[in-house]
Amino acid sequence: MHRIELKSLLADRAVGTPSGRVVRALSERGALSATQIAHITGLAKSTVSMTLSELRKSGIVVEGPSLERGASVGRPATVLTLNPQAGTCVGVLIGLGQARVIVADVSHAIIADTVTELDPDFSPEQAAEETRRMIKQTYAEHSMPLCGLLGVGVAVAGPVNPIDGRMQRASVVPTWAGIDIRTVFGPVLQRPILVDNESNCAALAEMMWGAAIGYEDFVLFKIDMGVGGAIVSGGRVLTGIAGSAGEFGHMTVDPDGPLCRCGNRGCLELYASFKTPLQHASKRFDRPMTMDDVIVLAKEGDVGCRRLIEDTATAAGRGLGMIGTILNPGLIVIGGRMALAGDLLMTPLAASFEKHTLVKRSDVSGPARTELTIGKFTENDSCMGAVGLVLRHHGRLA
Amino acid sequence: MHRIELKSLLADRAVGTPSGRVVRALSERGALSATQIAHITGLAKSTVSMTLSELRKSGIVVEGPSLERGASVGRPATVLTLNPQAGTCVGVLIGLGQARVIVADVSHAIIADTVTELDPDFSPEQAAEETRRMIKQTYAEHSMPLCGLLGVGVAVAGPVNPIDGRMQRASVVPTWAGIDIRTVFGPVLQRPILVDNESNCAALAEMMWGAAIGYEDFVLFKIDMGVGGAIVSGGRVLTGIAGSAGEFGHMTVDPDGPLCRCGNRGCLELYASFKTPLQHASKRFDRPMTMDDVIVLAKEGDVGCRRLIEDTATAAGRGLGMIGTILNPGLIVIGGRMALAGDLLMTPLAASFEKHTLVKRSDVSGPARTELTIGKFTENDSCMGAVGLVLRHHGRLA
DNA sequence: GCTAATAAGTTCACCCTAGAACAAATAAGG
DNA sequence: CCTTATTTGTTCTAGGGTGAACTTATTAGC
Repeated sequence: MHRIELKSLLADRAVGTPSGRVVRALSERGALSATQIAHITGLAKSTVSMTLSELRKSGIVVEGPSLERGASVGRPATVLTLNPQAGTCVGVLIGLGQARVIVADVSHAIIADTVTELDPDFSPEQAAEETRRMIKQTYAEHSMPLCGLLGVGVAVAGPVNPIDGRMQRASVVPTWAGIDIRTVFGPVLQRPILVDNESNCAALAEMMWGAAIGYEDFVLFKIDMGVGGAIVSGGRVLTGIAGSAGEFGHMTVDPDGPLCRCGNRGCLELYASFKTPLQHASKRFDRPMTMDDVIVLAKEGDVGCRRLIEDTATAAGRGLGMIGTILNPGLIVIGGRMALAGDLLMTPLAASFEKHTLVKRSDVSGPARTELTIGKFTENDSCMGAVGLVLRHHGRLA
Repeated sequence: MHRIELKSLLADRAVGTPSGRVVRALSERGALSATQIAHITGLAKSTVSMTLSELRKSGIVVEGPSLERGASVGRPATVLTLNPQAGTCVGVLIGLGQARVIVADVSHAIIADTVTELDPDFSPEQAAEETRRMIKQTYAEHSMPLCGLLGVGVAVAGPVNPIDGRMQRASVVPTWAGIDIRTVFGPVLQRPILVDNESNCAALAEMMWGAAIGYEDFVLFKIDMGVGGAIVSGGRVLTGIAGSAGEFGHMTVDPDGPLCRCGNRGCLELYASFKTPLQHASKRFDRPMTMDDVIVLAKEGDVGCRRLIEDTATAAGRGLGMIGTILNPGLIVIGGRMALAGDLLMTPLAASFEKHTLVKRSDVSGPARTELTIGKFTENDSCMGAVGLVLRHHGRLA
């Protein structure tokens, strides 16, 4: 029997076949037992068994590290993953003046994580070229074959249409507006390119490996130097018709408020991000302060810094309250570096959310309540999510 | 061969079988050709052909009225529907001081539409009893067998959890809070009960028969004496963890604004509903005015009435702008009786939406734009949607 | 009015999936 | 230490869905 190629099993035409479905499930989830695969794919366990024995014979599926004993009776499950040598994926984050590249294999093992500084106003072509360089170097350093690279996921700051890869206005670098990421990166990287918004990628990371595992419906709310987020419905990250779904930072809070970089007035981002508080802190301490500085000082008991965090939380909670009213999600994950403040942020945030949202905690019983939790990822969420784009959406790969 | 029962094909256990999938598709869509069924169910057309010939033999599926010639080449499709005599469904709207009952058969033909006034503060038990009476009477008048009734869909004003049927606070009649609709109506009607919010039902109606046919993702925004709405994502009406998703009327517009009946301050409903304008109009004309009166006068050129509509539209547009920013839907359907104002409403509404939303029309090309349109249903939308609940969700029927 | 093009619907043999029965591997309990 | 309960994973056959080829029904064009 001639060798089965992983790529062909990830192609669109194999969507319906058992092999395709099993491989897809493993690619999306990482490590699974045969029973779990049967449950997820909806195939009978007999079919899964036969399919797996073939996939194991051809080396596409391997036995993974046996999971910690789950304290349950019955025969322990053998954990399976895709063969790490069968393929690799790259996640790229194109952010404010920096590019980040994470390399992982199809068994969900992270192989490398690199960050490079870029010119403040770099062009898309520069970004693509730099990405190519970083990928090439990383693969060389780990003596991995570049031909194993299945696809590249790109997370960009600002709205982007994942279908056509086109950037919207209001992106990090205004000159990127209208640029088609796929057209720019595709020819340079010579691989299928999957693009999505930074926050949407972060949500994907939380869903695949973070605080939202097992949730089909949740909201990610990101508080950092800006405010953003993502909406996950039915296990699907909502992109919106133009790719701008989840842009919580640009909800109008005060139509007569100050101008925002997006062109509207009084956006939530102007009140609930940590940009303005940082300016106040820098003035007060007479030196440039970072978000981490303020959080550390607040945890040490500095009342001024505590108040800055509280005020931000209160403003964010108002926006979050509206999101709760509109979407009534089962889970809200707080992301962004602001989440590092922990309870200092979450306590006033939860209070403000409760005040402004429609259904109060006391109105409903436990399972119908909206949970608020801190995300697992705060720093590399978007880039991990970009990896997830490839692992989840390779159906769209050529 | 013994007769196949429609009910058993609609049961959960038949979800996977071809017969079940074909019947389900027909029940959801009404009339379809064999090719369309194959496309929707994902089955091979050969399978559909064989399944249909069996279903036709057993009388569950019948040839429907041949659709108007579609001006396309090729053999014309034979249109199929479920046998109207195989089953009927009832949609009930429990609204402000009135109950409405619509009876339809499984071929999507409407058989009857009845409205009854109720006491302003009727109890759930009264509503259930009245519903039973109306259903019984209607079936008698049309000499239809009550045993053919497959299920009853109930649309209620105010948040309700469709899973457990429990009403939330902030419902029409405050005393209904915490009531389990399914438990109250179930024993009285002796049929499977499906419950959802009024607005969610309206969205279902627009999706199945109205302005949102073919859309998997859209938003319904309802402007009437209150403001409400629904979010449809991936063909699924979002209910939220507690059933309050889509409650656009209670987004906080001004945290220091007047108290709302929901207990919060400055809700959108206080500015964007037609309740306050109606009070102004009544004072101005010194007689009780209805929404229709104001719309008629506005269309005749009365500048005061025009302004009332414009101001409402402007306020609504601000809320809608936020919805556009957060969800970036491909389509927004404007429902509620306010939509009867037509362009008098839509022009300022679209302008206000455009002003407050993130992605402007000029930012993106046609297919990525958010369309704004008036709903097909304005009056009986919710009750029709309640019928749709039964036609779509009978998988959940016992 | 004939042919070509297009699309809908049907037939049938073959492969493949599902279900049941069985085998294997562990925890709990006396 | 053996039995029971529980869960995982494999084997095998029957039945059923699929795809290819074919038939039927219509429009468009010459």
